[in-house]
Amino acid sequence: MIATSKEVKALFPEFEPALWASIEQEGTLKEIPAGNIIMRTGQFIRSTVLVLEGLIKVYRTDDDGNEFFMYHLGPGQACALSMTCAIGQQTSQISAKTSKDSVVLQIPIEKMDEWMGEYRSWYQFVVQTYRSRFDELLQTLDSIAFRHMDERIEFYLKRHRDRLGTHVIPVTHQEIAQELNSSREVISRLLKKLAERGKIKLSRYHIEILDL
Amino acid sequence: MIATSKEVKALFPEFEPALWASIEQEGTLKEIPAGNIIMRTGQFIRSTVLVLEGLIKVYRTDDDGNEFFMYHLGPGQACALSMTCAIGQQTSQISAKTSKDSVVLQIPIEKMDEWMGEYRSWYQFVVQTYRSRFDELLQTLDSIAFRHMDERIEFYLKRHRDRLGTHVIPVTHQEIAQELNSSREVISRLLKKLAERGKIKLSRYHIEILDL
DNA sequence: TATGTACGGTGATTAATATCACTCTATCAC
DNA sequence: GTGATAGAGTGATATTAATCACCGTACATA
Repeated sequence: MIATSKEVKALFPEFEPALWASIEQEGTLKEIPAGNIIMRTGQFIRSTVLVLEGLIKVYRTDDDGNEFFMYHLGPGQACALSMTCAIGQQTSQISAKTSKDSVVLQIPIEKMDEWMGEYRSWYQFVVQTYRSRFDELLQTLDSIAFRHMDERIEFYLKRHRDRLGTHVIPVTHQEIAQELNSSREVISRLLKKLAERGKIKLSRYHIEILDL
Repeated sequence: MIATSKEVKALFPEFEPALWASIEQEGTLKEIPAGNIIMRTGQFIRSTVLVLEGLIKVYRTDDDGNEFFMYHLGPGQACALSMTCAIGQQTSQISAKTSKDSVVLQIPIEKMDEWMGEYRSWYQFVVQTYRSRFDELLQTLDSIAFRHMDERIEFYLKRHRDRLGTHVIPVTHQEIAQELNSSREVISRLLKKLAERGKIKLSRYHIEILDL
């Protein structure tokens, strides 16, 4: 837990020392390999999650199993929805899965409430989390409401670049199609056009961003 | 203020008496006629709003001035975004306007923070507000991500019916088109099909819901 | 009464996206 | 090496939605 302790302090420097201690005491460390579903629509939520390492994809599913991409959670972030389920036993309306091997701290939902009153930095963190998730969701809404598919692909790639911190996005056309609720052929054709315009470089299994 | 006091207690019965008193003391009553913009994208937020009467439309605008409908706020509800702007002077990412003549209570943003620690019922209300706005936004996202325009119109009409508590929705085709980011002609044609299937009845200036 | 205007209907055309059918290729298991 | 499989390319076609052009009607008001 010593390594974790350092990580928590580095990732959440704004927390007060007493809160760091509480987190260490109450949090359960979980290592989750890439590709694992950690939350599913309709499930009851018993804990909230602080991300220490890795990357988590938050998405919405339809009846046909499409995984509509909403946003990512990275180190130093938390799931806003799991924080609002504290009151009453409410179920999740979203799903989440690890995009990379990840390390998270699970915090029992009861602590959420306790800490809200006890630690001002926790309160601020929660409010900030709500706000930034809401904003990201608005970004997603914008792109789908106002933009055509080619622009949506660009937005999708940019988001991934910023999150992954690399210009090479490891993703298949099929995956993009599912996450934007389109079809592989459409995505392939539009990607080709982006490549022709010199914005990206296509390869099997990954896409390199040249100039977006 | 006596009338207001009664209204607050009726609309927010879960608040503790001391909180009612604080609200009466700190809140500013505003009567806002229908059609007024009360929040605009990019504006700084200095107060949060409790709706006492009327109906408020919350929407997102694009560069061309389209007003993409997100959800409604009715009596007993509050704007979630204005509650998260407490920390740091952040600007609104959404717009809101009165759909009906409305009465609201403005609460200075500083009180938000104070009351969070002071009144448990306020804390619960805020969290509940975050959650339900987030859920409504997810509903909106779903309909636009997974549904065709005809289904989106049905969803739009249902929402309005439930909010207005009436089967006659006072709305023009042009308005629906703007709020779903489509065009009047498309909406007119799809409405006609819904009417042919006996689901609605069309009239100038309003739509009657028969069977949705 | 005349007239301007907002609402709404509709045909024709175009654009965007989805679907279908098929091919090619790299990789992996055997 | 052989075959199975997943990823990706592409032409043809269908569907959905957007756009353009125009008309009719109700209503307000000058």
